[in-house]
Amino acid sequence: MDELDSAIVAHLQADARLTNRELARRLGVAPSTALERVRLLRERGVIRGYHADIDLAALNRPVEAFVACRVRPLSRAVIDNFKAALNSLPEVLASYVCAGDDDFILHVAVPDLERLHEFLIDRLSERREVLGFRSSIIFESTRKPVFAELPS
Amino acid sequence: MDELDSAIVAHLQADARLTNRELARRLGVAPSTALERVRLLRERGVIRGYHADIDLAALNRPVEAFVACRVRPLSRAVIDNFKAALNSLPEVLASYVCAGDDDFILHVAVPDLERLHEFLIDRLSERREVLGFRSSIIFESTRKPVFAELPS
DNA sequence: CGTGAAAAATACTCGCT
DNA sequence: AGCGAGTATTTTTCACG
Repeated sequence: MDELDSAIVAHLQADARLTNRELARRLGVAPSTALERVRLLRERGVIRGYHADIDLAALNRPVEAFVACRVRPLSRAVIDNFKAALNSLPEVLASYVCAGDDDFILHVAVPDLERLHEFLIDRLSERREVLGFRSSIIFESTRKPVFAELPS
Repeated sequence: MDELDSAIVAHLQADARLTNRELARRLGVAPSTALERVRLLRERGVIRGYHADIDLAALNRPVEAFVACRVRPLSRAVIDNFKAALNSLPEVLASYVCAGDDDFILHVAVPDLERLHEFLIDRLSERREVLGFRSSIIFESTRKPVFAELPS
């Protein structure tokens, strides 16, 4: 990870569909150089993939929330089972296994509040391992690209 | 948003660098058709952009956490000011303005636990509008593509 | 490692249905 | 809207510094 790699990562994070030619031009290197660097970054797993960023409202899911759950017993089997069950639900965008007040944090997106309530009551509360949960409706969200390494 | 649009969104969410040719092949339409559809989806804001998914550990930031904050007074001015200040910090990946027990939820990534502590003490606690906060260290995270619309 | 140039693949345009 | 053929760009390979 030298400066050239960091610059590539920064550019592709901002726009994953940059042509290799344009990327090379911005970096001030030959297209073949940029191409090879990007190939290596993918191979090393630094670049994990490329994803389109979709407007959730356009997919009829304008309501987002975090749902933090307490789960017991907190065994490997229960965690994996719970995680798999949740990720198969269409309402769930992402799930996080955590240490702290909450064992799981779910990021969900639904068409409306009624559907959120339904999810909490019918999907989450139903599960025996769920001791309790707490929801936070998201009003605004800001995601930032991770431009550079933090100094160590 | 007909089925063709949904399929395009699904494919580009999974791999934003699909060639238009391959996309068209998978959809069973002509390349020019796919190209025009994608153009319209971007124009309508359904596709907001394309981003490379980067391994945070490779950028020297293997430790992730959610930090949920209570902020007072919860006025527009304080919210906007707090939000702007946080988003300018390199540790912060994303920030969410919420309703619920927490007013703000921050997604942070740092090189190690020491740096997390430092962030909490020096950056967050320092601020007068912060009444309190609660951190959850993330052990595992799973992000899912949003494949289809939920039925209304 | 990086380069430049050639070959292969792809994007994009446009007249037509 | 969707299509297909033609043209312009781009990607990708590779022999060389």
